[in-house]
Amino acid sequence: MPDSHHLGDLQLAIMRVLWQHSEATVAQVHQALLPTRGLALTTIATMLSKMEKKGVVSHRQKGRQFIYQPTVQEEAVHQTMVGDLINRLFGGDTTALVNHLLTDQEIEQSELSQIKALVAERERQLKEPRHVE
Amino acid sequence: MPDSHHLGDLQLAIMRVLWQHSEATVAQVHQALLPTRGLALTTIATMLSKMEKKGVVSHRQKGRQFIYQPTVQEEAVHQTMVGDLINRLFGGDTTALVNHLLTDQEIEQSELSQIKALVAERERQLKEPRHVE
DNA sequence: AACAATCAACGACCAAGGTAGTACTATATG
DNA sequence: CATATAGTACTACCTTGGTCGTTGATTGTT
Repeated sequence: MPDSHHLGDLQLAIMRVLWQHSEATVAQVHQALLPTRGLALTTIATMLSKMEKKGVVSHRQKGRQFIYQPTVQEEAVHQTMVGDLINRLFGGDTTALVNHLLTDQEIEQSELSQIKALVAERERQLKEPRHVE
Repeated sequence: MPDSHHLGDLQLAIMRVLWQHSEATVAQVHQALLPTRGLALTTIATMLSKMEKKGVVSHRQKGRQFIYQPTVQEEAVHQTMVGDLINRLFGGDTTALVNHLLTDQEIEQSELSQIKALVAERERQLKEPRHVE
């Protein structure tokens, strides 16, 4: 099995910092997350090393400090996590999720037209395979 | 805070059985899950009682055995879990999830037209509030 | 050189999800 | 009535995510 990047809440938050900055030291990640969560620096450090063991980040050394980099793309994580949810909640039926989004998740008219536009655009893309890849 | 029904994988699988059957004994749940996961009956029983303590199911007794019932609607669980994912992965932006679904999650043409139909239908519903409820 | 500040390393805990064996009890069976 | 069966209760583990404190080393400052 390739990899199923299953990230927890804090892990995701850390990854988001890393994705945004391409790379960051422990202190930088800590700084970035200070406002929202008030965590100790060691908490970030511990989590980061757990995440490295798991293979979703890597680090290189620069002087005293470790500089962490994501080793998985944001899209890949989204894909596995959304895919997981679709499997667990909707038996793998993606359209069932869309349906849920449309009916049970409160959606406003503005969002609905946005979605309509997205669908139209995607349709156009699929219709014109010459521009694919 | 009302309740944030955060269910694990097995818990979800059990709930699905309960939702389908409206209610079920431990043995019935076990039977239903036997093919996919090969779990011991006590595992199901333990999980069920943990879930009851958590408030997502309740049981009544009939002779020796417990008959479990879901106490939360499937839609409610979907809503909190999907909502959670949207917050964690897309910063609360539902359309961002739809966009991801359309582009990164492999979608076929047939599904795309299905989705288009869903959007159209939903649009119609929102346009005609007299038929609501 | 002594001391303060900065880092990573390690170990400790806790909660939740998941998994199951053993014990105990009540019922059905020969 | 003795026993096998069915079912729950209880206890015990393991893993993962999350949260830190303490320690020890390195570097920068008087």
